[in-house]
Amino acid sequence: MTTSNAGEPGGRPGERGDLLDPRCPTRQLLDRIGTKWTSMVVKVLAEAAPGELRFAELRRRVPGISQKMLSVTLRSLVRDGLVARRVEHTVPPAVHYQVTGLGLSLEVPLSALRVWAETHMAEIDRNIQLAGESPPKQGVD
Amino acid sequence: MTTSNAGEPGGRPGERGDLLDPRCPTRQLLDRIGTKWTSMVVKVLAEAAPGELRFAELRRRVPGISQKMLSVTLRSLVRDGLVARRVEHTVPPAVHYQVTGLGLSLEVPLSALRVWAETHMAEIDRNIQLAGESPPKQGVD
DNA sequence: CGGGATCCTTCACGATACTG
DNA sequence: CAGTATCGTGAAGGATCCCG
Repeated sequence: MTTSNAGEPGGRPGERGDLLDPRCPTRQLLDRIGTKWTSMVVKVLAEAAPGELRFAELRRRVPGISQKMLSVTLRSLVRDGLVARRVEHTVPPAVHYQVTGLGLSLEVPLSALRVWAETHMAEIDRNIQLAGESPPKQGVD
Repeated sequence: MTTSNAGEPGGRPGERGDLLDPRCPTRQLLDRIGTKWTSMVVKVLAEAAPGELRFAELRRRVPGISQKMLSVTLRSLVRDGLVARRVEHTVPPAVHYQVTGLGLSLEVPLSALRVWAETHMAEIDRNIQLAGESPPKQGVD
């Protein structure tokens, strides 16, 4: 996020503000999976792989997502080549989404991150509680 | 980010929309490492482990970060228990930061993500270029 | 030296409305 | 059905000032 100079028409790296290290691939990746829905959409599509999912079905499987955000998220995923989009020009139209090989490869480290999260987030939560209840003072008795 | 329902006064889960799944540990984790500097600070501290780094030194090793964001990032890392903070009450004071075991354990999946990023971001960049130059239509005419 | 408080800008995201 | 366009909000993050 906040790396909004991605769509520069001329591609002028280091012109004025240059964020800091916009070429750092890790930051670019985190900017993507850091957005609220990306990782979940990738996950759902990866679980359905190699099958396809339609827009509405996808929306059903990502509870809470708005059609706007699903649309935006899918568009950027397609743009990045992590997801493939197939349109059936019927009436009404049917659009199918499928994770690509690239997207599937991302699922590997991503799911490692999920495992870590499920393993350790409870501990983090506990740390936060402790930090909130007993300020650096020593007297919890 | 934007998972701001953490401090709900009434705590009404499943009222109508319920946000989505604020208890999902993966999202909580992504909300953290998705913030611009967290992963980089963790990385720098992990590389220095088991050694400590002082505020200024840390700032020097994270090019582009402001003291505010370094401060904010460190505070949340300390709160989460990923980083330990040691204060020397001298004049002037000296504060030392050190990654904890929990923080180091996060470095594992995090570095896997970095490897993926460095391996595949170039491909993603290429996909983006292609998407921008030749829209799905065939007739740019 | 380390870092809190404040101001300001940018952007992610939600809700709603409209189109093909 | 599958989107796009628009508006409003809250939060991230940069710059600056000040304090112990």
